[in-house]
Amino acid sequence: MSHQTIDYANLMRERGFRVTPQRQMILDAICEGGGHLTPDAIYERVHVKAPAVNRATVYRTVTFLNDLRLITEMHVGGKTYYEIAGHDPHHHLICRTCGMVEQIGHDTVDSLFKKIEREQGFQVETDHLALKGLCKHCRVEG
Amino acid sequence: MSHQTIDYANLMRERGFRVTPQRQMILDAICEGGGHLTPDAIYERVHVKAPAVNRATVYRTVTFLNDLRLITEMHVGGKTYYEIAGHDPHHHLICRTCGMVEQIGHDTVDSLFKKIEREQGFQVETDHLALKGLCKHCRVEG
DNA sequence: ATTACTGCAAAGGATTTGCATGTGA
DNA sequence: TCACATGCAAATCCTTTGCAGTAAT
Repeated sequence: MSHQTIDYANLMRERGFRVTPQRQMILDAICEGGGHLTPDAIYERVHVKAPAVNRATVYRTVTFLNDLRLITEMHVGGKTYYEIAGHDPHHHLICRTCGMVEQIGHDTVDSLFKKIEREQGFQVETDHLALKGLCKHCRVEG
Repeated sequence: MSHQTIDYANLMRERGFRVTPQRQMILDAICEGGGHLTPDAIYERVHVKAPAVNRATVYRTVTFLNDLRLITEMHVGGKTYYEIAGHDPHHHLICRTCGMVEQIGHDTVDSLFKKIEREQGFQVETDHLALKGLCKHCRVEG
């Protein structure tokens, strides 16, 4: 029942959709999950608090929330993840050793997109980049 | 029976693996496919010439060839693709309207990776980027 | 009172695996 | 010959769907 959740609730109702406990719990789970969560991870989180909630509902809800742009779908390494939308657009650096996920702002990446547009005439629409590599720590220790 | 195939064959044998017609056909299919192919697309190509080849063999073989670094596995939009490795490292621009795939050299992207390394201390190892958007043509016509 | 949403169970698609057979070295 | 590779079919994993019941508005 955070402020955010209430905003989301109004947003749903305004558009003619219903606010259900399941949708709230799934949204909360994605919020609390912090980074990016798979449908299965979302299900597990919700399942702890409400064992009755079905996997199918999780899948239907993430699609629903993604359509409403309340969450963002992303694909990394062939898997699907979701995270809360509305933050500043950003991208992820994922360390292959420790698994840590860093965020970088869109502005860091944007100059590349602009260059591609300038040089190739191709308008990049990718809204999320996930780059794998070695983080500061693991470079030294590895 | 291209020169490349012969090289690949020797490379496999040197490492103690066997060169089978299936492996040659699958490698040929990926070569001829040009860009990036899904396991299913590879299967279809092989199936035309050799209907007996099984899907399981395609899956086992792409894993095998990827382990040997003869082909490269990549993930775009949650799907898995393979392409011949060994070319200059490059990246893909994929048009969401016409599906066209453009290649861009690694140098275009490298300055971004260097900037991330400089600013975040994160050493990017991602060897393949796939950026979706609108190509020159579709921007005008759309 | 509607009718959107959910749970359930079954279907679907993609990929993996166990096992007997076949085949390259 | 003999271990490795393949074909086949079944299993597994992830996701979607039809339908009847439930609940938000």
